[in-house]
Amino acid sequence: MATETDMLNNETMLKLIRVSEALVKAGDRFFSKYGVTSAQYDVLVILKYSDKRVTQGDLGGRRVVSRSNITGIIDRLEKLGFVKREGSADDHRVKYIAITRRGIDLIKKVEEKYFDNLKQVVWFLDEKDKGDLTEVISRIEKGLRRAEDVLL
Amino acid sequence: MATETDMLNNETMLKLIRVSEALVKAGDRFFSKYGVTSAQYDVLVILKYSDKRVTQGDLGGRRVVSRSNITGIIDRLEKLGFVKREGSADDHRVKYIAITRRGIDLIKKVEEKYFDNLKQVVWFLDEKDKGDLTEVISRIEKGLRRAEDVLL
DNA sequence: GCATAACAGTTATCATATAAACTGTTATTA
DNA sequence: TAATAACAGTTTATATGATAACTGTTATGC
Repeated sequence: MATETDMLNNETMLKLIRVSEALVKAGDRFFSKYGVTSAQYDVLVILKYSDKRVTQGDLGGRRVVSRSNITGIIDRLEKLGFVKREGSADDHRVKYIAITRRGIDLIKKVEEKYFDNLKQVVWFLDEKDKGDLTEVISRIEKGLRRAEDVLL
Repeated sequence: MATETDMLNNETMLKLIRVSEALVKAGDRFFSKYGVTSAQYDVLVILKYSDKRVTQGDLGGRRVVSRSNITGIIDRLEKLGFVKREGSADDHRVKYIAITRRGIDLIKKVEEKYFDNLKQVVWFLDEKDKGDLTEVISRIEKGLRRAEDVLL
């Protein structure tokens, strides 16, 4: 039988998941005004602020995106003209992904408005709240590793 | 230009999203051992613990799932034999979704192990942590409504 | 040096999400 | 009541996720 504590645990974690989904959806709506998705924008930001050349494998490593899905995301970004694939001379398996002028322009156009909106979202949190939240999240991550076998 | 605070806001919200994604993934792995997905299991739980008959529209309203997605989820649950669609006599547009014996058995088999795993995940949180987390999440929800126009 | 491993990326399939167009049913209203 | 609105569910298109099988390339090890 599910105890009181079980129900509280469940509600707390579900609440966390729901607000995260709402954040992601809000992000999707925001970015769609500029013709890209969150996943695509994430990739563009990584490309713009990386000091080294970036392969598809690198992108897969940073996000929680697997190699196979990166292929599709890069396909669409390339079709939109925001990135270019460039083969490596050293290793013919590797493809470097380069952001184009157009991609950089997009980020410039989006970035300020993005941070403005973010400010609204955390409007009711002070610095301490943010710190505490990060702390609790870290402990949930630790718990997740503890569960290992798996849950949700 | 992005300020220090902008970066902190961004990292905090990204961290929240990442841990939520990890929770969902852990859940997917867990439920896949029983042949269902998280979304499918969520629907089964709603059906089992609802005291009224449930339409597809009801399911769409409770979760963040749109009507079009519910169609597919019910299709697959029906194919697995966990639910049945039943037309309404009053309103021929409506279809009631009923959980089957098999669906109930599945929940019985899964539930205990699910709450056990959940206990591991929140192992490093006490009651106060859970309350504080819920509080902060509520304030983020309030901020999201404030942003309205939209972000992430 | 050749067989085998590991690796990078692509392709396929499936589940889920959004959005928009469509079908049929019920409610409204002129 | 006939025309129109609103509603419930389906379908289709596109994007993203997870896996797994596959191709071609590079690295290892005997």
